[in-house]
Amino acid sequence: MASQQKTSRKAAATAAAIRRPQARTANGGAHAGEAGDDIGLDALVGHVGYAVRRFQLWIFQDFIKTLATVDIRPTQYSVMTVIGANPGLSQMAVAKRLGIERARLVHLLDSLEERDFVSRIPSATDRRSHALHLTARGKTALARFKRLAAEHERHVAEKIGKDNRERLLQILACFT
Amino acid sequence: MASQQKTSRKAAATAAAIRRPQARTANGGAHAGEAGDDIGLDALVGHVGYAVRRFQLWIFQDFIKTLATVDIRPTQYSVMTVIGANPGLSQMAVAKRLGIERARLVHLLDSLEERDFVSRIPSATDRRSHALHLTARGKTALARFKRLAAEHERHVAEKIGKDNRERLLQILACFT
DNA sequence: ATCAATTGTTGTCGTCAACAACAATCTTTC
DNA sequence: GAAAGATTGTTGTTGACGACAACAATTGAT
Repeated sequence: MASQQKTSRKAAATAAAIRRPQARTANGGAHAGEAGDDIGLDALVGHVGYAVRRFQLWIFQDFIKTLATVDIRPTQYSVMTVIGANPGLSQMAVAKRLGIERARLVHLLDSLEERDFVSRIPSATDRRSHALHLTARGKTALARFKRLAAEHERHVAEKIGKDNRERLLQILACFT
Repeated sequence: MASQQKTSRKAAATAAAIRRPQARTANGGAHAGEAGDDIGLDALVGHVGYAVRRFQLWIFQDFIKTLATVDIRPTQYSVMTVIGANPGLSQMAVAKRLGIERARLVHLLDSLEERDFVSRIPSATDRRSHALHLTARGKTALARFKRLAAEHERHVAEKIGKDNRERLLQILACFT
C-alpha cells in the first residue's frame, strides 16, 4: 500500500499540481469548507448577464414543473401559442418570429404533430411551405396550457413582486 | 415523371396532413409569407420567461462577441471571477455558489487549467478536495477580462438604457 | 430556359443542465 | 477502533438547445 498512496482519482491533478505541501492560501481563513452563503462574488454582482442567467434558470424550472402534468416545455408552449394566434403561418415565419432556427423547429413540430396538437397543411399558394394550424385537440390543450402558464406567472410574481414583474416586462419588451 | 410527382421531401406531411385543398385559414389575410414583423404573439407577450429567454440570448451573444479576442465564455468568466475573489475555494463550493453542477465544473476547470489560468492545489485539510487558485497568468488575464466585460456591460446599458439596467440588477439581485 | 433565392429537412458540432454511477476520502456512530 | 453513511471529484449518458452546413424541391427573377 505504501508504494502508491495516490493511485486512482485518475487525472486528478495531472498537469499543474505544483504540490506545495503547506501552500498558503493567501486567504487567511481557509474558506474551502463553508456552507456557500458567505462567498463573495466580487465583480459578478453588477453583471446583468449573470443575474439574468440565474433568473432564467429559475423561471424555466418553475415553468417545466408547473406544466409537468401536461408535459409541455417553454419552447413548445411558445410555438403553439404563436400558431394558435396566427393560423396558417409557415415554419419559416414562426421560426423568425420566435428567434429559433428552422432546423430546430422541424423537430419541435414533429413532436407536436405526433401528439396531434399541430398539423402541417400543404400551402395552397407555395408548394414548398406548410401552413401550420392547431388541431381541435391542440386548441383545447392550449387552453389548459395557458391556465397553467398563468399559474406559473403567478409564481414569478410571488418571487420577485407583482410590480417588479410588470417593470421587467416593460424593460424587456424590446426583445419580444 | 408523372408517375410520382411528390416523391421526396421525405416525411413531409406524414401523419396528419388532412389535405384540405383550399383550407380556409380562418385568419382572413393569409399571413404565411409576411416579413415576420406583424405577427401577433398573443399570450406570449406578458410572459416573463419568454422575454428573459430572448434577452439572455442577446446578452450572451454580445458577451461572447465582446470577449472573443480572449476566447472566454460567460461561465468561464464567472468561475475565474469567483476564484479570484475567494482563493482556496473547493470545487464543490464554487459549483454551489454559481449554481452549476460539480460535474460540469470539472470540464470548465480542465480547460482553464490547460490554459494556465487556474490551478488545483490539493487541500491541506481535506485530501478529497482541491483548493482553487488563479495562477499569476490567470490574475493578469482576469484583469483584462474584466475590462472587456465592463465594455460588454456598457453595450447592455446602451440597449436597454442606463437606468433600466440598474433597475434590472436590483430586481434580480435575489438570484445572484 | 437558366440561375439565384427560399423552404423544409437532415446531419453534425458544441454548450449546457440533469442525473446516475464510482473511487477516494471524511465523518458519524456503535 | 471498525463499520456505516455522507461528501468530493470524476466519468458517463441523456436530452434540450443554438449554430452551422449541406441537400432536394420549389419559386422567382433574368
